[in-house]
Amino acid sequence: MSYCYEYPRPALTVDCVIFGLDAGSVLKVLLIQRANEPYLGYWALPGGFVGIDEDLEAAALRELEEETGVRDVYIEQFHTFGRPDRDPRGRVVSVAHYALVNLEDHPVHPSSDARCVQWFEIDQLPPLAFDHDEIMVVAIECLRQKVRHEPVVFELLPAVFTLTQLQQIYEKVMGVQEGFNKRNFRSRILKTGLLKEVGKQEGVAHRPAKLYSFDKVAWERMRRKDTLGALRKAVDFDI
Amino acid sequence: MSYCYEYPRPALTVDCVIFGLDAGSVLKVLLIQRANEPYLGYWALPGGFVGIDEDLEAAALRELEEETGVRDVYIEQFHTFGRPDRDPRGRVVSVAHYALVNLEDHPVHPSSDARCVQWFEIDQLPPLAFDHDEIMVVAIECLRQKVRHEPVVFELLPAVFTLTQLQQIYEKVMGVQEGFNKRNFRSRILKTGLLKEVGKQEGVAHRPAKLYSFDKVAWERMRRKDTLGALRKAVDFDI
DNA sequence: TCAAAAGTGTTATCATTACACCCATGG
DNA sequence: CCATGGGTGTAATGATAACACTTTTGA
Repeated sequence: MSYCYEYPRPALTVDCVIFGLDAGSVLKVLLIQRANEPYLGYWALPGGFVGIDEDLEAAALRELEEETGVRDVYIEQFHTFGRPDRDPRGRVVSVAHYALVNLEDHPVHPSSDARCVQWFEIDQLPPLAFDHDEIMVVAIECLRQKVRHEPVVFELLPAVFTLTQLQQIYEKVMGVQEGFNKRNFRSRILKTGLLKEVGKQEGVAHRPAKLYSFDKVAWERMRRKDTLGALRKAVDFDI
Repeated sequence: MSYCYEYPRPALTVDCVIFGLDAGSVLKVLLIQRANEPYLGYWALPGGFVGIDEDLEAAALRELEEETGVRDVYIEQFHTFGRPDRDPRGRVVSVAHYALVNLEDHPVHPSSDARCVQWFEIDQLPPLAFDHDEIMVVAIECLRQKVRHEPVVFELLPAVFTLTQLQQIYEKVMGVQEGFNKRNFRSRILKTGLLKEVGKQEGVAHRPAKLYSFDKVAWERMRRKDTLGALRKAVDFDI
């Protein structure tokens, strides 16, 4: 069976940059190892072709699950990469997405289709296939941008977390080296009104931290009330 | 001649949301009137198919010039629209761009290929073809976002402008109704160090305004010095 | 009683807001 | 001399930054 058109058409794919936070608060990215030419053996972003009647986001979620077993995650399109020479096999345009997952709730099925799947720290990446290094750079930039304006970091955390964990993610994602000031971070983040206190740690060999969860309802209320403007003042996540 | 593939492929297009500022500081968008079905007679964003070896941005610029005569402008991809039913003729995925032009330097050739081309105020748009209303909404949102972090409004202005003009654009683009406070706006914008004083108005029937131009060099220095962080403090265009 | 991480209050500085009047020009 | 839009200074308030010590727990 073949499909014919009057003019040539680029192939259309989706790629996913999956950010995950592991137990030690290390920010990682999920890559798969290529089992075919070109770039055989190289690590690459999970991704693949968009079905002819498939929404772009649906395609990204499908590929994600097929190739890594990760499902039911926050995902967002961030840029479309279309340099004519980005794939040696021919013209391929890729709509890139990033996904945010927390490693505890979303275990990887290491090789749903027999490929290696592995988490890499974002500052210790191997060389990537195609233009995936470039995609990665843009993804990190876009994520940083996003994090400053919307409370998406919570997608990386377990449902319940400590302020120290939260601060560490912000530091990781923003890529700052000499962390934020602990007290200032805390007062700011609490002032947003988006955190609910939900208990205390138990069984730790030091003073137990308070546990918090993200208050989705408060966030929805906030963004509804004030689509543009006053919201910014209250909560622009300029940490 | 026809081009055949093993799997069906969506068609790939680019669409352009062209923002322009006219003499009276009114923010407008350039639309063309469709001369074919579907949506015959409706207004639509200029756009068209991506050549098989053509970069996405190049395609956007080419379509822009072919359909409206506008050339040599600031352009930027902002989102890719791919709902399976967005075009009744079949699957068409469109990489949307916005362009910023100033109407004085970029006159429109009203119908480079015999179609009507017209500027519309952004809050008085006619019903648009396809999902172009949705694209428009997203474009405005993205532009707002952009304007807050980078000095792109200058692309809308003539090379030399007054602070009043500058303030008006910010107000238009941000969509605020009771404008910014004049004094506060001025001190902030001057504090960024991105404006050069280049003269005074002449021949106006009131106190002549100082004229400014955007200091590209200073901006480049700034963004180079400090890719992340301190820049934000100095110049986050949170007006 | 020690080690480990959590937690907290206050002050100095800076940025933001809010306010109303005078200035320069052409007609 | 008037109409028009351009320009400015200052005080009150709120946000941010910088600072080091005490608390709670398990081992």
